[in-house]
Amino acid sequence: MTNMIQNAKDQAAALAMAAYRAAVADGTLPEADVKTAPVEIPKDTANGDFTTTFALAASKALRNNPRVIAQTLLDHMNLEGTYFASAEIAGPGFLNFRLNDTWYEGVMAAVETEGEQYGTSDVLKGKKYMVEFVSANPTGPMHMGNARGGVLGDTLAAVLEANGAEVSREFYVNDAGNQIDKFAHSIEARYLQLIKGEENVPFPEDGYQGGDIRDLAQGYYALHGEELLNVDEKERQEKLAAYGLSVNLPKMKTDLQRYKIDYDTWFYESTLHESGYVAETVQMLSDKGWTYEKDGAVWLKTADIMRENLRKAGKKEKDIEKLDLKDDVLRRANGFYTYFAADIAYHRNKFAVRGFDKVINIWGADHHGHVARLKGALDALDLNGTERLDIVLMQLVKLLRDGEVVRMSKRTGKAISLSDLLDEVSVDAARWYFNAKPDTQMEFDLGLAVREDSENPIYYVEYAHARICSLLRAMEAEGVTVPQQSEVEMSILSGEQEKALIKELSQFCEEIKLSARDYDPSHINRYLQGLAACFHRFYGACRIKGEAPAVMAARLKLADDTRVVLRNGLKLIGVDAPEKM
RNA sequence: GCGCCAGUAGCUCAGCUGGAUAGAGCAACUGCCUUCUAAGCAGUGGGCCAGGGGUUCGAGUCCCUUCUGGCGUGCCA
Repeated sequence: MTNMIQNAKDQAAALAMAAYRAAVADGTLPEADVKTAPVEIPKDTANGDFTTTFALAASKALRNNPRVIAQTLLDHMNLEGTYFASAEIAGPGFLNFRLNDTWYEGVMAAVETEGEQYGTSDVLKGKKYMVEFVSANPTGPMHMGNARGGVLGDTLAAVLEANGAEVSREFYVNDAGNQIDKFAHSIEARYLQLIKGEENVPFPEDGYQGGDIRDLAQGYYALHGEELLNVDEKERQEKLAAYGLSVNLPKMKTDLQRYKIDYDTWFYESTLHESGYVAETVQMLSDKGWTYEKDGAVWLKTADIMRENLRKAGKKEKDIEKLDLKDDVLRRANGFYTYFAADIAYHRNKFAVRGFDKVINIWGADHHGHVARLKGALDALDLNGTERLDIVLMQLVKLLRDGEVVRMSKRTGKAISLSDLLDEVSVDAARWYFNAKPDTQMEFDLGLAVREDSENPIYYVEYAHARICSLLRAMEAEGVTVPQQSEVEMSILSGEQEKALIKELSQFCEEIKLSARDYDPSHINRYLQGLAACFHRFYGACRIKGEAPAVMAARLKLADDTRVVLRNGLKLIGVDAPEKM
């Protein structure tokens, strides 16, 4: 909960503002409308630990040279009792602050007292979030895109939790609609082929070709024989589809569990249809005047809704016209509801029935055409989808093996499934790699992920953790244990690498916040690499074993703090923190 | 055609609300293990931030435009 970076920023801003106020009071600077002092962290520590651009930003309003303003602020500033040892003017008018030991001690004390909680915040406290992810069709094995979405969704949920939100992980089971029909027809054909011979039963043109469908038919046949041969076609298809789902769904669950992914809820699309909730939702839209009938189908006035939203967002009329907005069918002429209608009902359920404040869906980028329409439909239901529903679009994964593309089409039957991947690559490696920025296309190289060398960043991070654990064991063998922070003499930790490491520890809090803000948990990966690098540098520069007791104690404490933060970070992204390597 | 996303070192990518000389890893090259894990460290080289305009004290970042790549634009899901 303690965020020393934020504390220092706040304090630097307060100091600058107080100085400005003082300068106004004694007439050195004119009164102007300046409310806050922006504080940043310079890239180069030669420019201080924190800096304010107040003088640059306010130079126009104060009608003064930035350097003069900065000097005036400095003259009116008192650093006593603050986190800062000094402040100085640099460049065009930056005011650079340098941290003192009080601040560094604050960071280490926070790690000690907060332990496993270190790095978390409560900025989202009291908020109910849902993250819906993977939601793969239960008609066949999951592919690489599902693996990426699974890791991303799970880690995003963890990151939101780390910011204090109450988070529910959900899998939407598409156990209704066309693809289930196709699934049923496909199994049926394979089943009948088993009995009558392959050449005597045609396979549906658009059926699922994969071997898994044959396995399902075989499985059913093994259990129930020819029982379904002479029953009504509809009953046969229903039973076979139900059987197929009863095999596939548990398999999906266990496959996802291999990735350390556990859901709070598996939500079945069929329940929305059976309870009449889909029909009710469409009726609500009709009652509000958002639908019309044409060619025997019920249509949603998507174009009108979206036009309205775009106008509100300030889009120009002529640009809206160019979009060629179209309406969508909710209920087909044959009486069946479309996937879109069910999806609207599903999301209405998320907000209106289950009361989530915020819902995040992880979708493949190929669904992006659906985003604005769904949000718009929820707006039409007065559920404010534009604000409360966030959709993270994830680019597809290109699977490579030693530089060559591995195809993963579901139809060819040669797909590499999500569980196949784990036979080649460790869970930790998969979780590490798939936890990447969602909107970039990703190449996943099977050759690289299994390499146990420096080309593989996961080992670099894990190695840092194992190295610290090993150090702690070695010290313990000599009877030296990690001291309390109160026993540490901060003045000892004054080396470049030691200070850099402590600052890096403080950065963890920021990264957790950024991950949640951007819906991009890969901030954590990059952070951990940086932290590991800081530790390795520290380790190379500062000996622990054999030093004077006070030095040994201080550095050992710092190493142990690093261990805690590495472990917290790895835990957040679902990767093990090994104690030995 | 229209829309969404992307284009930064040889490769994979960072770059937070515009800030100081654009960073990291890998790859290449040079050093460092009789002392806590060399799966490591230190160092060197490598860039018209896709191109062109604009906004301003200041642009990789904001606006316009062109080019390139991916995806979308179903009574599919």
